[in-house]
Amino acid sequence: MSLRHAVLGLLADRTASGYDLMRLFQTSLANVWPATQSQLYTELNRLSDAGLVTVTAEGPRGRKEYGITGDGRAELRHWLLEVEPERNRRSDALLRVFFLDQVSPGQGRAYLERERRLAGERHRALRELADALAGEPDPLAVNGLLALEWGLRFTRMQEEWAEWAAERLAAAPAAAPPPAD
Amino acid sequence: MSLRHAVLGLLADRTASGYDLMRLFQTSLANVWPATQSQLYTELNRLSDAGLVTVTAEGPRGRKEYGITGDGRAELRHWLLEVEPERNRRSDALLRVFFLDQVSPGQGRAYLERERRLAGERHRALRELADALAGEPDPLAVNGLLALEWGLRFTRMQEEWAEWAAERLAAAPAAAPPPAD
DNA sequence: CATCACATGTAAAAGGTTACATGATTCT
DNA sequence: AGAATCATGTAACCTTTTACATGTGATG
Repeated sequence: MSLRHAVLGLLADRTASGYDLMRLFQTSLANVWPATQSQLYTELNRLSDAGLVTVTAEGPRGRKEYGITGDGRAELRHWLLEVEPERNRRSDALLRVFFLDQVSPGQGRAYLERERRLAGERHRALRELADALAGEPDPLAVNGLLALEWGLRFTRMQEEWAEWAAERLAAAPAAAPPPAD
Repeated sequence: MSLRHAVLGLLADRTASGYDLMRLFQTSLANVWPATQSQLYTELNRLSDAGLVTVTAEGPRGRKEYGITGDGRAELRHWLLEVEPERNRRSDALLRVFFLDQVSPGQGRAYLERERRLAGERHRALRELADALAGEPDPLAVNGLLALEWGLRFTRMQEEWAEWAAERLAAAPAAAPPPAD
């Protein structure tokens, strides 16, 4: 249940409406914890019921601005320091690798080559984002840069791995003859 | 809906019961696509209803051995080659990094140090697994080694990143003074 | 006056986790 | 005889995704 903590984390530094949070998610947390609009509004109401946030102001168009409460801050710190992160990572891109012997070697290499290319593109997109963010004094941006560096290293690693794996496939032909092309 | 394809992929090389698949998941796909016992049995019945697998033999204790059908193989190949992998990765470990300014610099560094250590441990565990698997001629093991190499590179990268990030935190004190320790 | 941005919600469906529930066979 | 392993299933709950649904305020 990390969406809850992502919202608390954002509200720890600012008050914000559901709509504001939606944009904050899109621009900062999207790569790490995506959330949909409908999820956010639901979660805000739940957090409010639980007393972890409160409506601090109301504005035009039914706008409700939320702020974190003392209980909310305590819950955030508890989660940050005492809850063990889940380290399960599902990857359907990597799952496909397990079954690459089901297609021809050429198709397998094409799959890996595509992965390599996309990782490279993603790397360059993150690089641009990092450059744009470099000057920002906002603590979210400062910490976001740590996460972005993770992304840069991750995409680089993936690019290199995909290249390695494609070569490996080329070197070692499939053990069992795969169905024809 | 990749669980379905994980099952098809495993059945493409062998017939297996739900129980067999459960163990195959634990020993091979666990790090890439975990599945629970209850999920597997439900999915096998769904796949069977959809005509992608069939019961090829029945054994003691109600054992049902499943095999992939032509339709199943077609679906597997379609998924492998024509369905774009989801590249959304949620990481609540990385999400915490965004909010590390909410705790003291010492606590922040401790968090990253812990991440570094755990990545190292995980790396060594994967290394052992890779060594154990190195001789296996089973195609699942051959492809599994490609995925394992990904894991080795990933954990190595994470270790290095966490070390870098901890140093970074030490160098640049928090912009806003965090709540006391 | 029209369009865009702001603003909030509900509902249904799918996927995943945890717990419950039961029983047969094999091994020591 | 008892324990471990084999073996299959259902139910409740939670999270996430997608779609539906509605309305206001500002800008050109």
